[in-house]
Amino acid sequence: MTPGVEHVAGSPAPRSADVAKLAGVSRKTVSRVLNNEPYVSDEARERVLAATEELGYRLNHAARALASGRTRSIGVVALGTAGYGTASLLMGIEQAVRNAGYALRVINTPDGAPKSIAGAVESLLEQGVDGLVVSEPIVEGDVALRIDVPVLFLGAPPAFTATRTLTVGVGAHPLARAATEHLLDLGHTTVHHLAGPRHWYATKDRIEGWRAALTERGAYEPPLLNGDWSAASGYAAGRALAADRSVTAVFAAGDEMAIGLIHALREAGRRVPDDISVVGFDGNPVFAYVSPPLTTVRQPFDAAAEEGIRLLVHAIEEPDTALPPASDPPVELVVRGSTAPPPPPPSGLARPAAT
Amino acid sequence: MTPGVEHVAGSPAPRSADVAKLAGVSRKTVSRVLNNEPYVSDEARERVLAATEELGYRLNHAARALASGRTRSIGVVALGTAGYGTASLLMGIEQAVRNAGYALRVINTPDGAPKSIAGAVESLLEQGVDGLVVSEPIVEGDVALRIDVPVLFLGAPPAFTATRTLTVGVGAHPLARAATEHLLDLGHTTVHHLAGPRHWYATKDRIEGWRAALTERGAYEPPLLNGDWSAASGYAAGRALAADRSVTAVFAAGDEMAIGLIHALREAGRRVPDDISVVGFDGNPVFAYVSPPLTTVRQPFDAAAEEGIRLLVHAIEEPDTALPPASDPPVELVVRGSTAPPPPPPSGLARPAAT
DNA sequence: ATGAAAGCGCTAACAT
DNA sequence: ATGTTAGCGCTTTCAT
Repeated sequence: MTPGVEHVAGSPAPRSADVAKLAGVSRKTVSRVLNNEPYVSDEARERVLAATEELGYRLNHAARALASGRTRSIGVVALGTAGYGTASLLMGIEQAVRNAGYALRVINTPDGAPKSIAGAVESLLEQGVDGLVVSEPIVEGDVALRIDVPVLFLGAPPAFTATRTLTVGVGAHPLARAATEHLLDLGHTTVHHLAGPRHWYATKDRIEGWRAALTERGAYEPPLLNGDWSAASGYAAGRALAADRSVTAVFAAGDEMAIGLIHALREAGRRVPDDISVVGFDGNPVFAYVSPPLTTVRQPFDAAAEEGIRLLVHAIEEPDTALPPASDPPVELVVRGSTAPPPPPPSGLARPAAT
Repeated sequence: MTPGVEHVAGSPAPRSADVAKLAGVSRKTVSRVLNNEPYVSDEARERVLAATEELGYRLNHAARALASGRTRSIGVVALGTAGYGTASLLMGIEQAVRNAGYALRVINTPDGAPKSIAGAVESLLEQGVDGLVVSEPIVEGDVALRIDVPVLFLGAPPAFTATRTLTVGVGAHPLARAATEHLLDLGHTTVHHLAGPRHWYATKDRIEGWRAALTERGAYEPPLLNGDWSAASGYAAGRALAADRSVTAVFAAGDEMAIGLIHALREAGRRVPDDISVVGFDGNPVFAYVSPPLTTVRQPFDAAAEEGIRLLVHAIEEPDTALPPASDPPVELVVRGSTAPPPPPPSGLARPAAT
């Protein structure tokens, strides 16, 4: 039994004036209480809260937004896949936004093309948001819009201009580098890279991390392979790669592509990790339970989302203060069973092949 | 080069009065054009549209909502996992909502507990929504709230009362049944079931479909196993199951649990599908690329979301009309490599074990 | 087919 | 510490 008044269906929703009357104060005092403003006596506050409860009063956000010019909403432009990475990032953003006391408006751009992003931003702005999050946009083309709220670019550099832009990386560069170095440390001469679709910033970032590791070690940089994040595209790349006997290590830009890749390799008679090592990217825990368990690098989605939203909220609420510095998320390499030292050189002069 | 006026930062955003003045009409006419109302001459409409464009005018949703009492937003209470199923359903909802011309507000309830759901609903109502979607809520406990907008329960029966409630199943029952029947058809005497967490409606639904298939064929109903949707929980269940030599077929309520299960089975020396067949649930395409490729049943997330939103929008816009009937989504069994006929009876009288 | 006036429920600025 | 007044930018009457 919850105490409280049963409301007849159809009775109009109570307004702040009703609360004020019941509490015996003015509407402004009600407003003060509801917004945690100072200069309200404890007694008045008590009475207002009690009246609010008794009437089942719910503040009207539209009216508040209209009067105050602030919506207490943050809009996010998300990329339209149901993949582990995208979904994890979105959940992280949702939680961070809610914890900061803001509401969330979401628009998905199925393709992530500049035009779709522009449309999404425009629509979010019209709906009314105090800030915008643009998650991992594509890098081609331009977006020309009048944007007068701060914009957070998550995992990518600013893709367009706004009053105030912020950027928080998801640390893909060092992660890609760590993945590549892991393979190099194992003794592989070089590491091939199965990248994501061109035009994605996430793709570019990982390529650069991979390249940096190779360059630093003076390793040969093999030609790039491109997939579309899907396991099917990884499988296709794997078929092509299996024919090349010189390949002993591959770093895939996504776990799912890595899974497809491994499948193709094994179908072609190449053993993983005995003949070829594969590292994924993202850290989806389910791939600890496939054969071989996938070595991967964990993306700090929650940390990136939290950090980003913290900055965005700061930019919204204290536009003139300097931003607190961004902290770099830790690199987390998850070594499982899909990586091993390279196989001994094929037959030949050195010594007879061991078992 | 996009044509249009460059706006000086800081100049106030244009209002409908500005558009009206530029177009030489009244504010009401502007409003009519923007809302596609009748009784506007083509000429006036043209002029208004041109002025809108020229000023870079954006309608203020908060003001509209306040004046009209309608927000053109739909709120969704989602369950907080980044799993393939949940994420797919959310994307489907987002797209359907957007196509219907509504904006989306999302709140995630990490645990899905009744209290969290109540909090989420309350918050969404306060933010202002014309309708609510509650996705696969947990079945325990009560939620007592005054809700005066239509509510769509997706994949579960109504969990609380509102002005108007709608329900759209995701068709889990027939899907679970099809999965079980597939195994029975293969010749298995019975089928074990690795269910999801208790209290989830999705769990209950699948159990019932499984049980119905078993009962209809007169098959013995083995005791239930429970997981938490994760691969790790599937792995734990698999370890327990591997000891029981009588088990030849398992239907797991989620793909990830199936993957964990298979992993444990194989570690224990049981071959899949030769010794034990496993069917998953959801249809995540990546599991076509593991060994063995996972036989599963595809959930029609997009269809369910679309159907549900269609109904919800109907309830919002024409509260008095009867609802168009819901169409049942098709059952899609995806047979891959994790299922096969049961192994021949162990040693004994029949005939010597082959190979 | 178009316009003028009123008001949605709240907060801002300025009282007191 | 509290109240009063005047809008926020739109849509709704109801005129014309």
